[in-house]
Amino acid sequence: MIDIQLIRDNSEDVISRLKTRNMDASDLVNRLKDVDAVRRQAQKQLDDILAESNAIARQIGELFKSGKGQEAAAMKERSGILKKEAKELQTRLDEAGKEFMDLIVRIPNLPHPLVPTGNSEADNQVVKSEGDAFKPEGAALPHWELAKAYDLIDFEVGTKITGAGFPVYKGRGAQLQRALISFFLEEAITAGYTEYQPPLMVNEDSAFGTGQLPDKDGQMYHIVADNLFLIPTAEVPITNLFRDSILKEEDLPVKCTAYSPCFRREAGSYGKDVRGLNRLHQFDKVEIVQVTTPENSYAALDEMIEHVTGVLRKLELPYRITRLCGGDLGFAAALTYDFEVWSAAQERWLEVSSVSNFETYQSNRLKLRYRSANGKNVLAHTLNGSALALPRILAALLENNQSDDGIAIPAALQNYMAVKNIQKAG
RNA sequence: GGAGAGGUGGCCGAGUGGUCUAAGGCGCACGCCUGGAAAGCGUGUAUCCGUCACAAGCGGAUCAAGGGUUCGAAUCCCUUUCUCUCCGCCA
Repeated sequence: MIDIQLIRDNSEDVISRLKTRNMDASDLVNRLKDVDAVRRQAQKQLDDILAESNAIARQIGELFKSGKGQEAAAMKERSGILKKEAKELQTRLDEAGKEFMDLIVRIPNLPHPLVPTGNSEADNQVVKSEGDAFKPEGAALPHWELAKAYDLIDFEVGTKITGAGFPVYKGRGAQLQRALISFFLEEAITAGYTEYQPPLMVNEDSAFGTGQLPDKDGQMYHIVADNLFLIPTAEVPITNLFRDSILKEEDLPVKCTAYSPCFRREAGSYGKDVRGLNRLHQFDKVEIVQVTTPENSYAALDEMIEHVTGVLRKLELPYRITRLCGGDLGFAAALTYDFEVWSAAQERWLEVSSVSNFETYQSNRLKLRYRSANGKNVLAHTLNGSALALPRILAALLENNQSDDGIAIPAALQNYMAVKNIQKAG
């Protein structure tokens, strides 16, 4: 949620910065400004009435105590009138408050100055590229065929027991998943992140706190009977660890990591994007989250980018980093870098990580603050990134490392796998 | 799922209609004391909103959450929620 102070101070600047997202926010921002004024005026009036009301109640108390109860009658009458007025004002204030919230949650985060303008994925800037987008010699099989040939993943039985997008990993496939999770977690722990195992379902408050509600309603699975949501990423429960809290500045940065399955409805996806492991309703991911000060958050973003880069290097996967353009930037993010790995048989880049600085957009909703050196409570900056999402990593590993001798396991993963090379079953 | 008991400040804990502007204690911060420290003594110590210079001061709200009764609610009533105890079920 955007800080209303920015709009009070300089609404034109807010409107102009949102143009990077191809958004004409002028109507929204101006209405918000008006509603904010209405709300504050109603608040002031209500406070004044309550102040008088409180004073009268105190005086009546005094009168009763000194045995002049009958003199209180006139004051009670006045009190009754005030009460009525207060009720009306409270209603007006509630209405203004509700409209205020309805409007403010529709304003996305202000893009960082580095964010390029653009409409779609095609306009993202490639800021770094390492390793070749190679074409394998001979007949390279896509991962869904390799998965079948090596008996690693059963997509069909997953469809039977749940539905499309819920694969069943098997044998070396399941072991490779487990190895990747362990490897990613160990890398994060070595980098100073504390491991957590969070709940996989969250309540409405949590989903609102990190921006899934109301913005991305429909992307999450909703358990109606208990009004809980299956997490689309561990970012949600992990960041919400710090909801409604005031941290000490000396405890920052807070660095957390968690492995979790992620659940996404992905309504409307189709075609080659959903083939094999490319887009699933349930997948595994190791997430990293940082909470830090505004002064340090962009250094933290760089650190997280370095971390993801290091992990990809160890996996020996060709990758590139793109800076998301305004049109592709998530609602809550100020600046996002995507990591993509080369998928040799599909001959395309697959997104495996997204690292973002949310500045105060999440913390404003979460009421996540820290006490600064001068004793003031200020909103912290939150950041998160995938380190990493498993399915497309698995797809790239299978496709890129296939040969007549089997599928080679990268050296860094061999500590976590029983074999250095996956052979055909049977 | 059934029955009962509860939810008070960073923590413990008093408080059953008006000096609650929430006692007392612990913790923490600062000061005094000390060669230094401990102890002791003193002072301070929640969050949010408004006014305003995002200062001070002043006003408002907050005793799990929401609603109600009352001139006045931490205190009484209703609903929700969470915790604990017992029973049931159970990995």
